[in-house]
Amino acid sequence: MSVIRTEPRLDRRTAILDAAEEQFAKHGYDGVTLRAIAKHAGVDVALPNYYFGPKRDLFDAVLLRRAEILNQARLEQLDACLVESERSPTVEAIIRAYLRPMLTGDHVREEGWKNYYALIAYVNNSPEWGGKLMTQFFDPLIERFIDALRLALPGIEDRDLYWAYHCLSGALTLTFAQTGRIDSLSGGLCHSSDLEDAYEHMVRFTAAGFESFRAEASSKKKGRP
Amino acid sequence: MSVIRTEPRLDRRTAILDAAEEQFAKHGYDGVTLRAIAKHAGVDVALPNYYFGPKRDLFDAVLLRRAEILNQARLEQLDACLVESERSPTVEAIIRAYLRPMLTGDHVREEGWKNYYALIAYVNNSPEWGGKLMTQFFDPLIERFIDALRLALPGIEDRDLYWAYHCLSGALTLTFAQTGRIDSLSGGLCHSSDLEDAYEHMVRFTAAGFESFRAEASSKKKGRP
DNA sequence: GGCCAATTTCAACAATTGTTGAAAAAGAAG
DNA sequence: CTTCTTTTTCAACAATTGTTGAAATTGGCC
Repeated sequence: MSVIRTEPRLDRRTAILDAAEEQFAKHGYDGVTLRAIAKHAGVDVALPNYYFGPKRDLFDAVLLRRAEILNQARLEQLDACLVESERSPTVEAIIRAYLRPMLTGDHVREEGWKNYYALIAYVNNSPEWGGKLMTQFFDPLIERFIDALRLALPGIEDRDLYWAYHCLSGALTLTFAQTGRIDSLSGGLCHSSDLEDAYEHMVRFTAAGFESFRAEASSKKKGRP
Repeated sequence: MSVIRTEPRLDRRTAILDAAEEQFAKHGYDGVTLRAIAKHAGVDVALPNYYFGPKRDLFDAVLLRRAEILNQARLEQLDACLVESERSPTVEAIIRAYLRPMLTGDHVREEGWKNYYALIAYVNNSPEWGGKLMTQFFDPLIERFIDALRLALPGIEDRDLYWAYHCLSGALTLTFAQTGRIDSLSGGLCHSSDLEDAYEHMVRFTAAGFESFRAEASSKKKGRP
């Protein structure tokens, strides 16, 4: 009987990362104590420090762990989308490439990914770290998507493009925060937890939003008719 | 010489609320100490507790103070929009009624309002309080806007409508978080602090998003062509 | 077994947390 | 002035924070 023996070192490490991920996502950076993390991970209080150094470094480690995986998955989707369309992708296809990795495979099944996305939502909206950390971990990839969108919307002005992405990012962020607000607002008609439903609606909504900035002769100014 | 003599009691109260508003907005609930608030307000550590009770009650007091003012302003805009259009408003007009109060008058000039909106952004994306607090403070008014949007988009399905509002809320939230991320992402082309610019882009983007859910014969299902 | 390094535990640290009760000061009213 | 209430200060509280260094344990290798 060949028991799979994962090294205890890695077990503890990932247990700490998992616990930290969950706690940070739920209560924010300052709302979490190392003792709470240690307790959830089933380890001693001093162990997080032994592996990751000070609290802040643990936070970064949590953020970094899945960022690379997510970026990789997104990049593959984008490349596939570009190849498939012979470099003439539709806006909708690009948005789907951007969002789909978050709703397929392990990302939907594993609790860890759910926590991670909630954490990203927290970071993205944090005035303290939003600018810095999101830029650091995700913006290089975002540039690729911006380029693709520019391809799909020839003649669009860059300022419009960036603001449109900003709107997409905001909608996505709020979705993954999973606050349950839409549940009560809609009287139980919609559910924060139904990511599939959220996905389809976000795609449609934001695709139309991007399209609205297509370069056209008129309607560039803001005045109402 | 008639010096305006505001009652010191109110001065201290509002000084505490202002300081708390700023600190909570910048660092979140747990990232702020009562001592930091007291110091910024220029009062003793014990005074916040004297006026507002425990820390959590102070937080609620901060949230409540401007919520009523904002809701009132939004309601006026919505009513004016409905009257002006003889109950056939456009989607864009409704969205403008929803967003405009945040960009006119004191709301743009006063630092306090800026902090308040950043705080709302924090709350709206908080898994801990997002559902509860936003519902409590804002959802009664949101229902009015939902009704107006239903009027402007006859035949739209309610589920689509709520998800569309969700997207709008997310974009708005990220805008007011003012993280500076779009500044670096766009290479200085756009600025988080340029709320006028953000406003016009959000209106256009989200109006198109809502319109995309207009009841139509086809394209109800999600499959790609 | 013994040896060495990596890992884990334990206890304690200084600093900081929210909160409180009593004392002090300020204001109002007579 | 005196008297009473409201407001403000002060000092202290128990609890909790992140972090650390030394001791204890474990694991691999000879």
